[in-house]
Amino acid sequence: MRDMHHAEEPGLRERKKRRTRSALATAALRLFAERGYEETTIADIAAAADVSPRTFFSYFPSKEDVVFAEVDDRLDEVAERLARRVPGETPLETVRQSVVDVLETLVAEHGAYGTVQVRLILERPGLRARAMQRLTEIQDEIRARLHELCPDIGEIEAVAAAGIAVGGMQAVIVHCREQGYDPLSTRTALDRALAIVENGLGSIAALTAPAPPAGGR
Amino acid sequence: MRDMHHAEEPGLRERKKRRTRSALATAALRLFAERGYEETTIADIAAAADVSPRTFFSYFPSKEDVVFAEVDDRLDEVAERLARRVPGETPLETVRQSVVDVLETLVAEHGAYGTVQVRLILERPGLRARAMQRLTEIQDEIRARLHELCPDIGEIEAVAAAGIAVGGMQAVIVHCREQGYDPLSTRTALDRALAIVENGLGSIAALTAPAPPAGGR
DNA sequence: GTAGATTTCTGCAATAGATGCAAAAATGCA
DNA sequence: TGCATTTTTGCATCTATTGCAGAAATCTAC
Repeated sequence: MRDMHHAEEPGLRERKKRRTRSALATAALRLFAERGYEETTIADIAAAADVSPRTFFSYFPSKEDVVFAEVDDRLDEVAERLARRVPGETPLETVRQSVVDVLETLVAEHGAYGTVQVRLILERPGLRARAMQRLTEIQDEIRARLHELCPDIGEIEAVAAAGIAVGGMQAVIVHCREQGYDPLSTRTALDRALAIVENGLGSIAALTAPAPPAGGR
Repeated sequence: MRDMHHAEEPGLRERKKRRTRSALATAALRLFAERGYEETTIADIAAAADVSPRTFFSYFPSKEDVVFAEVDDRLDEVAERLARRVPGETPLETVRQSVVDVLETLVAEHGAYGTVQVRLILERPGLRARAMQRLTEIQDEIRARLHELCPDIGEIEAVAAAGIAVGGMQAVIVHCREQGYDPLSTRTALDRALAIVENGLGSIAALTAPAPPAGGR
């Protein structure tokens, strides 16, 4: 509250906090990668970061959260980008861009431990669930954005649109990661999914075919 | 209630197990409703069901799971229905019916504690995450069903379709519950969402309008 | 009905995540 | 430097969860 004269002066206290937070996150990810998630205790992480175990919890509310430390930072960036209005773009375009942004961010290999995070999230049900939760938050942001972009849209339309977009993209992303798709193939798959999101399941020829004959062709 | 000792004789052991499982679930839900989730310990539940605390874990892998005991049973039924082929129906119809089935099951007020379960799931992040997980499993079942119904469909198409359908429906359901929609309104909303799933976001007029009337409110 | 095999229940101990609290240490400021 | 504020820490505690081994209940064959 005090001095705001020189805009950016982190101050020792603040700088130290960030360093500690980062140290905890880095140590945690490294240990998770080395010994595995379950096999790493809070005590281990704290020790590796040179703080008391108790301190861990003043930086992260739970062991799971530390996995998302970096991811969250990325998502914050995306949220900003999402907020920037792009005039001349149709709302649909904006949503499309937002979703792709978010998901590509999640798929991208970030730092040295980016891969570990994704692997952990896909493997540990608890972490996977946590990730889902984040996605839900994002979904709601997109819904809100839709309302901003076109106040005319109905409540349900906005909710459904956000859910459809995020749900479809998420499914494809997870599928691609699990199947070991390379980035290019993933991108292609995402585009296909996006097309379905925009044109509806009705646009999938196979789905509108009369009835499934027992034979193939 | 009558006993025909022909083919199916549950046997005392089996009957007792079911009774215990049910007692645990019922006691748990009752206590959750009375004192709240966090405020109820495993010991409390076990005591109320007249078994040792240790026994709780031989029936449910975790405290969270007991909330889904009943829900899971319902979902199993739905899974069966989902498996039943309905000849002469278009795959799209089948998916549509499946999703609606699943979700209406979840929205329906089951037993005396049905409301409590839904409230808990919506409130406790942990439980909500757990619910998401179940939904993911269902999503995968739908995807598998799609492959069965039309072997011609592409991998990505199936994944995306399942994700879109479930994602869209889930978003609307949650929204309706949170906003306190009555069953009828919820049903209407679901239908609207379903239409969007089938026809795509492109079918929402407001979304394809040129650009947000810049500045205007 | 009883003995022996099988399954379930229970008590006990231990691990680990999470939280509240108050003293100790670090940092900011006059 | 000395006081105010913030962070860190140690400690106690609670609770979920798991492994283990003996006790109790149920089932099967005789």
